[in-house]
Amino acid sequence: MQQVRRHARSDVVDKAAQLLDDYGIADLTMRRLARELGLTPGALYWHFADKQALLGAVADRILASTATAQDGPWVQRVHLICTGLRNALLSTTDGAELVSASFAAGKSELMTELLDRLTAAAAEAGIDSSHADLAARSVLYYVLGFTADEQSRLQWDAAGALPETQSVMATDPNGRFAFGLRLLVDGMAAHASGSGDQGVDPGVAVPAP
Amino acid sequence: MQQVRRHARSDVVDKAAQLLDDYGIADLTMRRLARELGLTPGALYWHFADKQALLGAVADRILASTATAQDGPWVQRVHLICTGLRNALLSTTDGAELVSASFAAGKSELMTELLDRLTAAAAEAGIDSSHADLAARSVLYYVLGFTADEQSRLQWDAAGALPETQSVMATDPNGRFAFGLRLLVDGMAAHASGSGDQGVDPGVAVPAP
DNA sequence: ACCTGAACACCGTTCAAGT
DNA sequence: ACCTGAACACCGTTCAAGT
Repeated sequence: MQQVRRHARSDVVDKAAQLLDDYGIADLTMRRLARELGLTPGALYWHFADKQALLGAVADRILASTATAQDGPWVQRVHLICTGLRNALLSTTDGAELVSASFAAGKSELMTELLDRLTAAAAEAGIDSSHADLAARSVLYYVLGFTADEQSRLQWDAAGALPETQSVMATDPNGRFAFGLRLLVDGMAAHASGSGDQGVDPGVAVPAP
Repeated sequence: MQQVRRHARSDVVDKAAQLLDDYGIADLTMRRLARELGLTPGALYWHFADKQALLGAVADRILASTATAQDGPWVQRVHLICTGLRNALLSTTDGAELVSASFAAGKSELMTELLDRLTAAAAEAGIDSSHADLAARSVLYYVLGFTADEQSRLQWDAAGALPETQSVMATDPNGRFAFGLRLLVDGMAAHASGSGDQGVDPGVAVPAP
């Protein structure tokens, strides 16, 4: 029995994602989205509670393509998750900014999943469970911060300025991204406590103030 | 010769900072700010090119209180800069969000200064100059991400919810902040290449908070 | 189940003209 | 030097009512 289904939730997200990629986050407004769908603005509020919820759904669409490998050594898993995340963010206009905002607002389920997988990796690295979540968050702060920066520069000089690139990100962004990530990963390895990883700073314990 | 001076630039920034602290970033609008100053909205555009410029000035006001110590070992300087930054961000409503946005937009001079000082510290740690800037940025991404998160949780349960705190940040935020920071600092120490600083000793005096 | 119409309460920015 | 008046081109959200 085929229903009439004038618009499904997924149609709305599709169009929103297209709008984002074509015109950027500043032009992804509820009114414009409604217009583009041939709807009245109020109609969107039947599909989504508010704009944040819509943006969260768009964020999860952007992240849907990220890989899901669960095996292998923790260092490799962290690198896979992070490069996959970065690629997803770079794949659409203002992707990093949108996902950052949705993550900060707690509106992206897939970011929460990524956080869980990174937390598991941190635990496997030997970081005790009270701190593994924090290590995972630090990694996400880095990836989101780095990529938002990178993307804004990319989009800025794609739109005209900076002919002879001497910008900080200009040369070898992949290498730079990997370097910063290695900073975190090495820190995590250094702080591993349980798993026979001695020789590294006996004073790992956080001094309670 | 006292001029008439109906409003100086600094008066506008003062009132904007007050509005931010009293009502949050969402209510810091050009129109509301003008109304509160007894001005017409257009008047603000004599003082500032646009809203971003005004927000940048507010960001720099928030950061004005941060310490400026330039001596001591690099690990200590990094800790001092970062805890000073975090305290400044926490000192006013939505401080982390506002400063993050201004930093991302390149509109905060004082954040650029902080970046330079962290870059110098990274260089002193033995990281070669092509990567020192990136290490410094990573530290800032962490501090901004951590503190924005912390602050939104603080403000959320200050405003009602989460009576029995089992939130991730609930227990010992200072310790958690220091732990994440140490992750980066240890990573930096591990990556030091040039300066005869082998075998690195991550236990170099992280002063208790 | 999905949407319209219409309203409410706002935004940032520009710019000729005034004092 | 600093500001007004007035306009331009928008926002997000709600909700009774319609099909």
